[in-house]
Amino acid sequence: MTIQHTWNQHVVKKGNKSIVFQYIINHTPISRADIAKATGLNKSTVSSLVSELLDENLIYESGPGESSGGRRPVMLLFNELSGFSIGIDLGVNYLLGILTDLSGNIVNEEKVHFTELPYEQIQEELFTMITTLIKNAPSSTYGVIGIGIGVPGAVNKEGEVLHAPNLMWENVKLKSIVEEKYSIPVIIANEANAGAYGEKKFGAGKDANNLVYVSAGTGIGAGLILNGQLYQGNNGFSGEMGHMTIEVDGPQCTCGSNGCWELYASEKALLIKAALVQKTAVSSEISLEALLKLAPEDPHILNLFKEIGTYLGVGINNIIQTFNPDHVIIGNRLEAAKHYLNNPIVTYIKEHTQPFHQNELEVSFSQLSTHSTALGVAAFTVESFLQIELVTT
Amino acid sequence: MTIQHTWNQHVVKKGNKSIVFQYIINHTPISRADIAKATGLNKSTVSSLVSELLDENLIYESGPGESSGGRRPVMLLFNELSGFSIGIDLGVNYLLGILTDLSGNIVNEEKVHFTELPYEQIQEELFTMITTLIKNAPSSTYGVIGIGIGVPGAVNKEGEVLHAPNLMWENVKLKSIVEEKYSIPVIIANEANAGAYGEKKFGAGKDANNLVYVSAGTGIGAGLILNGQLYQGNNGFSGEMGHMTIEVDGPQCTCGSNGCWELYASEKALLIKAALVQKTAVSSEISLEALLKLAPEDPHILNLFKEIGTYLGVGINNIIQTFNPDHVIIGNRLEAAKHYLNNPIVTYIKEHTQPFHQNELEVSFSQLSTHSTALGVAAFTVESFLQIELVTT
DNA sequence: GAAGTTTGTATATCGACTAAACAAAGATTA
DNA sequence: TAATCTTTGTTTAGTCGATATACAAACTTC
Repeated sequence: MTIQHTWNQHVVKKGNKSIVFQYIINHTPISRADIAKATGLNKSTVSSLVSELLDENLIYESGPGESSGGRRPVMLLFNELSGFSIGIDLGVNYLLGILTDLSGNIVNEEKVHFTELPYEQIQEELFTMITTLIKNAPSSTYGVIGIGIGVPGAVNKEGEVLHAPNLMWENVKLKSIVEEKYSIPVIIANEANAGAYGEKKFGAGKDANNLVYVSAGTGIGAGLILNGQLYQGNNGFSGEMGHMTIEVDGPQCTCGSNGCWELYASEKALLIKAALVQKTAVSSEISLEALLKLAPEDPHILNLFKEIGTYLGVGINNIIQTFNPDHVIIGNRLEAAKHYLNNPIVTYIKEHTQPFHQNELEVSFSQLSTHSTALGVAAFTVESFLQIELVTT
Repeated sequence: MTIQHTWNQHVVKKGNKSIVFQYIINHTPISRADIAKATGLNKSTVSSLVSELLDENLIYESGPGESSGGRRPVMLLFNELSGFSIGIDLGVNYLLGILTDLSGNIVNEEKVHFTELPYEQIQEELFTMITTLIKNAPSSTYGVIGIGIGVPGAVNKEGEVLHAPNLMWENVKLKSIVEEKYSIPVIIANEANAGAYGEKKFGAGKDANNLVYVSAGTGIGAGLILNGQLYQGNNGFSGEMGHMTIEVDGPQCTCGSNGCWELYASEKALLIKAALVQKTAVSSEISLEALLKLAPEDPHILNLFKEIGTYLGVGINNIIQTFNPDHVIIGNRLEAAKHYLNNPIVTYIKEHTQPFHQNELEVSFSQLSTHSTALGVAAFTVESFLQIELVTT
């Protein structure tokens, strides 16, 4: 065992520079003096680090701010337009791409729908989209700093999609494929993990430290942010909570087990149940959008949503027992049905989860709606860029 | 938001000293030169840090080692006898206390059994035990460096036992109570968390990075080590997996929910089922130990164990889906029945968990048997002592 | 307009690590 | 057995980054 990295002055500088930079990002605009007070670093240390950040164009100075009884401060601002990031949500039957600045503000957006495309054609759609987004990026110091792609399946550290059953992908080396084409750093992430991160950074979970993002779409996955950082498991397969057993003797699932949660509480479950109610086969006639339109007038459909909501509650109760999180966020497709789902979920938890678990717990729906994953994965990319930028300079 | 701690030379030194110290602990005996090679630190840096550790009596020099073609090295050894730690497993009807050296070697052990004692009397037993253990500690540089107590319930960061249903405790400020009496640092931890840590440090999970310890006793709790560190949730209530629903319409549990895992797979479930089989009430006649003796000759009882094992498999499958761990360890009371439980558990998982999850996964029983918790909590205490020791000197 | 405040920079010093030289102690070889 | 090579560990000089202090600039208050 040779040890990874030792502690030296270089690490100290990098750490302090990162602290200063993060503080500017979170408190823009701010003066050098205030940074020194807040961080406990010496004024001259802050000055020297700030001058480096200025040289790198990551921040800039604006005119003098308000005096607080003495010389007026020079305000420092995060230069969020010094680079742009691409975030792509690769869904089972759609592709959503966004271009964001370094603060995660969306400056451009593209969307494509399709059905059951083979891998090669999805790749083509993906390339078209990325090329368009790159073209649309305003000119800036660093240009497009990276591409992030969220995928509904397990991803390992090398950016290989190991297993994506709903796409029918196995072992696709997506990172190297995209990186080779564009020569820009690429990050591949699980869709639920990215969604969790998106909600933590920009959405409903901003001050959550232990957050579980329930991605309820065709199947159910969970993104886990524990102790403030993403948890991905041993091989990137964590959060496969759709295949958690909630009924030992329940019907068989495609995964080979019985009574899996997603058989009761996913969009797919909803559609199958709706087809049963309407005594037809599942078809394009029956979709989440159609059901949402019909619900206000059809008590049977209303009841369906209630049932799905209750079962969502069952699984969320299990999540709470397991993680004791401060925030559970329900996102992806079923977020659109929040008005019907919220009540049964909340009721189930109130009646089944011990009171001490419910203290300081918030269960809510995604604030970013369909954009959680794309935003999350774009933010991953930004994060990675800024870290590298701080180290190598 | 004022920032916690900035980076300065002091932090660097502390970090490097810790690296050197840890390397000595894990590779004792070792020379200065080898430490420098392995860590990448300069020889002189190592020398200076080592001389401090020598002054603090945390390590010592032995006679010269084998030459590798030049001057013979001076070997450095971890002085594991420079202090002693107390670890106590406070169970529902027993108290197990151990005295360990800084390496976790047990040098003294005490055990008491009781039934349904009120808090005051348990406290008395606890004090008696601690006093005895302190008396039995050999004299050393640092003496008894701390007391760790593992409790079957939720514990917050202030060492308060918030909720321990099986003990019928609520809001017991155990840390301050014990600290006041002995004036030694006290650490209170959840029993399953401590067990997880014990197994990671000394037992079956030595090189596991994502480890779930299933504490199967009267109830079921789980200790979670994720990304190499303990996860405790928002208020210390994580790992209450005994109350995960595995049968939506199952019987009611004391927690208020239905079909909780521990209704099917705990020691308590076993005893209740055994009483049903034998058509008597649950009594002191029926105990895990008694059933283990009867099993080889009674196929009904053998079958009971098989049933419990299968249900353990159900919950463990859920754990695997959720965490994608590299190791699941089953411990506490039911570990004693491993010969009967192992097969049904393994079979259930083989048949219900997707193959990709089973790669690089090990499911096994506790190696430390009944000592996981006590050893874990003693190790917490040592860890905390060594950290403080390195900082303040 | 004088005195006090606040901001940001410049200078001197400290503390920790590294590199290089060196001394001590052994192995190797002629 | 002596000369040379190796390895270990210490000493010395130098570098880098942070801090403390002094100071200049710009503004407020009285």
